[in-house]
Amino acid sequence: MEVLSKPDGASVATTAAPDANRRGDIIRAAGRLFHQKGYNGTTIRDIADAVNMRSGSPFYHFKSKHEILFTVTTEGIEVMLRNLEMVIARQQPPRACFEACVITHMNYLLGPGRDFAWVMLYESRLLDPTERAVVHCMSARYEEVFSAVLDRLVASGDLRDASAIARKLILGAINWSAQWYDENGASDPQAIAQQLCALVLREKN
Amino acid sequence: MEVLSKPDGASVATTAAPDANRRGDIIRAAGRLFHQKGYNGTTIRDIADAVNMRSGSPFYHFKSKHEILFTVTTEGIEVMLRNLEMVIARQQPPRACFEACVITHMNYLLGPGRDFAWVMLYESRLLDPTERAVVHCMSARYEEVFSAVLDRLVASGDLRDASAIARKLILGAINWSAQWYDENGASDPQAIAQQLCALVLREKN
DNA sequence: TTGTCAAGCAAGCAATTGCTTGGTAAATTA
DNA sequence: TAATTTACCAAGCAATTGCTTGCTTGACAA
Repeated sequence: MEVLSKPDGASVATTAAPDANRRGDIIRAAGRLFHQKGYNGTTIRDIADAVNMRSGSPFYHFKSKHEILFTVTTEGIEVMLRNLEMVIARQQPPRACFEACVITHMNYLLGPGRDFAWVMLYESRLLDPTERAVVHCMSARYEEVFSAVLDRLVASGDLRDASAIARKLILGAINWSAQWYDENGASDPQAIAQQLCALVLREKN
Repeated sequence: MEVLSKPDGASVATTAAPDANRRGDIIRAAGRLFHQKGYNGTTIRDIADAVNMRSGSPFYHFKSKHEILFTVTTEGIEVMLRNLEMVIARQQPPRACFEACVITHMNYLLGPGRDFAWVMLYESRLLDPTERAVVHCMSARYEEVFSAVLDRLVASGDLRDASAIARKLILGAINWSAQWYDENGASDPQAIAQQLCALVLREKN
């Protein structure tokens, strides 16, 4: 038996992972790389390198590169939707509810979920139609829930218009922040969220 | 002379272009394809096909694929900046000036400049640092000019806040419209622009 | 001890990629 | 008419791509 033989120095420790979740490592690394260089600009070898694997090994966990993109994308939108629903469950008055929604959205978008959210917003269009339909369905659900929050704002007189276009414009201002936000900059996600509220909401009496 | 000989069916008319500007054809086709499939998802062969060339021919007009991206990008931002300055030269009162700026911006972003603007907004980050610096410089100039428009709005009492963040949020709402605008949909760029004005400006009188 | 399994490696294949080269027909200029 | 230039093609090269295959290793179970 060749148990002790090491044919060459390249054979590294196979049990390098104390934490068992290598699949999670892959989607986190993929998220970061897709964010940095785009889906098509990132190779399987990039991802494998980032988690100290050889280029064929990710295919043990995912059946294709596309499936990695799909997993990263849905991870992003799922967390956002869950967060939103948790905030709404608090049953605050309209204005406070809206502010909390925006803060939560931005905290994830600019914080721990940066990569996932980015990939969802900007790379999911590269999925094939079937997969994209799933993602689209989930973001439609997000918008639907968000829409109800806006409706209550109109009812309470804090917002003039909750039409589909107004909704898209507000969500646009929020989502675009991922483009310019600088985590070393002066303002944090919460401050930006509050600025947005001040921009679109009526002045408090 | 072999004027009339056609050695094989593949030899197509070499002088197929009545309009001489094949370079322009390439950047328009590249813009469209970069918009559809992203920079890295588009091959030189895709671009060449779109303008009825063979895969090596675009390199007669551009020294690299990167240079095509750079050209498409700067085309986008240059036009937008020129448009903005033309609007401002009209010297309208603050509110009318702002509305005109937004309408002009959106008319280009969602109309004839769709592809160029999109590439500028979403693909220019794939340029190398030197080229990206040029693009960044031009968009900074755009924001600077736009900022002056916002300052006048604050002075006239039509806007509460013209801070850097407020500016980014407003421009974000505008630019994000490229993501969801449907040219077959109910509302046109001008209507969307007016909705945005209604959203961020104080009510008249 | 023996067998099974999760996890990953080493090697490489077929296709695709950006780009180069040498040539050529037509238009333009001298 | 002769020389040059413009614009392009045909062919292909070297590198990279996503992915497959057969095998190894350590952990655990019977």
